[in-house]
Formats: sequence, structure tokens, C-alpha cells
Amino acid sequence: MISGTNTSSSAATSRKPTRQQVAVAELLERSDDFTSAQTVHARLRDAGAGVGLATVYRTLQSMVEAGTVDVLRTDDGEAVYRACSTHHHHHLVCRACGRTVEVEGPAVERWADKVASDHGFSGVTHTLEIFGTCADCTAAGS
Amino acid sequence: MISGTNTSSSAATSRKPTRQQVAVAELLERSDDFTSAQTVHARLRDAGAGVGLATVYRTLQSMVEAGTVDVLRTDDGEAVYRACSTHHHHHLVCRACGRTVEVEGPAVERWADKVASDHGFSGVTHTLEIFGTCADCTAAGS
DNA sequence: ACGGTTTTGACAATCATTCTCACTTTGAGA
DNA sequence: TCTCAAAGTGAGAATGATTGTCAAAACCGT
Repeated sequence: MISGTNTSSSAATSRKPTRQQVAVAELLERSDDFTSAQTVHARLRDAGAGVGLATVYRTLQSMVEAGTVDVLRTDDGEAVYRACSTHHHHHLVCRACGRTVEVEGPAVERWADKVASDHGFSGVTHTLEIFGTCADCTAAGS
Repeated sequence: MISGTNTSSSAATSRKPTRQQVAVAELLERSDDFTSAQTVHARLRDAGAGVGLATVYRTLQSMVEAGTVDVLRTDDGEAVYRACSTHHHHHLVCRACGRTVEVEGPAVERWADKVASDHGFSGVTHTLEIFGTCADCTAAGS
């Protein structure tokens, strides 16, 4: 219940990345905000170079495992992905336009680890996302 | 994209709570860890007092809106609920047994608000969950 | 008891995600 | 270059949580 550890495998492990994997990776590089698998699939199809939906999911999963993209869940449970710098960080996401800012908080990391170990927990990880409305969207009214 | 604000309605607003609503609420009170809607439904059925699945979902939703229960998503996107104290807090969840500890971190709250406003964001909210393996489960090996 | 409103619940409909499996691509060796 | 096996792909089926539908049931004030 409530996983957190994964053990599987597949693509992006070694070998030469396929055309499809490159397409997905590049599309994510070009996007500034979190994108759902469905959207990635649609965009690629519209862009001509179609990639199977199953492949999009598989590729996205292995990229997450490889740590090259971050994943988080929208409030309605859909998974959204985004290419990220590799070091540990968190996200500040605009509720209205989806714009994302990466933020760091060493103090928070330490706090989380401390709280967990104080309670006897080990192998600690955490998720932290901050939501709000960015200046532009506030200005643009709504 | 990526919601955060909700506007709907239904049950638990005023009126006298129905038998079904009470059943769901009590079951959650009795559970120590996060429970999925499906599980709540199954437990109630097994306990004799069956409650329709749709009703379980509806009740759970209004309880979330009313702030009497917390909701979060497991890694596979399933929503899980838990009766909680009303003040703002976060969760420390055992990956293995699902045991949950409520924790507070005023400093984190302040940090989140500051980071957000530094970037011009308003109407800030945040989610923070800490996962780990509790002492018992570590001892029990696995 | 009566008409109106709210809630319920069985079941159908959605929709993201995963599974299946036949087909294609790739890489290493002959 | 030819051949074979492993890896990857993709169309469509299958899954499973969640939501929508709508007639029947419970409730309320009169």
C-alpha cells in the first residue's frame, strides 16, 4: 500500500535510443510545463512523427526511473511529466497556466529527514509541491 | 491544468447526516491509515451495512471539501482518505504497512509561502508527504 | 398523508493506464 | 552481407478507479 520503491526495467537502459524515445525526450525538453502522457502522444501525432500510445507510456516510465524526468499527479489523478535538472528539487506550479519554477530548500530536506528519523523511519523520501497563481495570471484576472 | 480549487457541493453541508454518511465517517475514524474509496466500500459491505459505491465516493468528496478528511494519491494514482485533525499538517507514511503519523512544520509553511511570493505567486497552497519505512517494518525485515 | 427536495444505489459510461502479442528493428556474429 | 535472437513498437483489448444517470427511497415541512 502506497508504494515508493520500484523495481522493473526496460528502455533507456543502455543501447541506442530509438526514434520514438528521442521524439518523446525532445518534446519534453521543449515544453516548459508538466505534460500528461496523453498530451505527449497527441502532440507527437500532430507533429507528424506518430508514436504509439503504449510506447509513450513505456518511454515516460523508463525516463522517470532513469531520473531524467519528474512526475507528479494532478488533483484528478492524471500523471504529468517534465524534463528536469537532475539534482533534488521541488516545484512551484501555477494553478492557472501551469508554468513551473524549480525551487530548492535544503532546510526542508533536513527537516523531513529529521522528523522521519525521530519517528524511527528509515529510507526516507518525500514529495513537496507548491501551488499558487503566478503574477501574470493574477494580472490577467480570470 | 493542475487544479487545486474546487467548486461543487452535495451532502454533509447541513442537514442531518444519513446512515450511509455516518457509516463512512465512522469507518474512517476507526482506521489509522489512509484507505481507498474501494476499500471503504468493501469494508462496509462486509460489515453488513452496505453502502453504494457511488455514495461512498460522493460522501468522501464532500468530507474532503468540508475538511474533515485528508486525501492524497498513491503512486499508482489511487485516491486514499483519512480522518484528520483539522489544523494544517503533513503526513509521514510507512511504505510497508501504511501506518501514518501526522507531523507539523511551521518553518516549512513559512518557507513555502516565502518562496512562492518571491516568485510573484499568490493564493499559495502546498502538499508535502514524507515516505519511509517504520521501525517495526524495518525490524520485521522484508 | 402529500408534494417537493435530497440522497441513494444499481448500472452504464469515461478515461487514463496497462496488457497482449504479432510484427519490425537492431546488433552481433558467421 | 545473411541470419538469428533479443529488444522495441503499436493497435487494440483489458483493467480498474472514478463519475454520470436516473428511477426509486428517505426525509421535511405542512
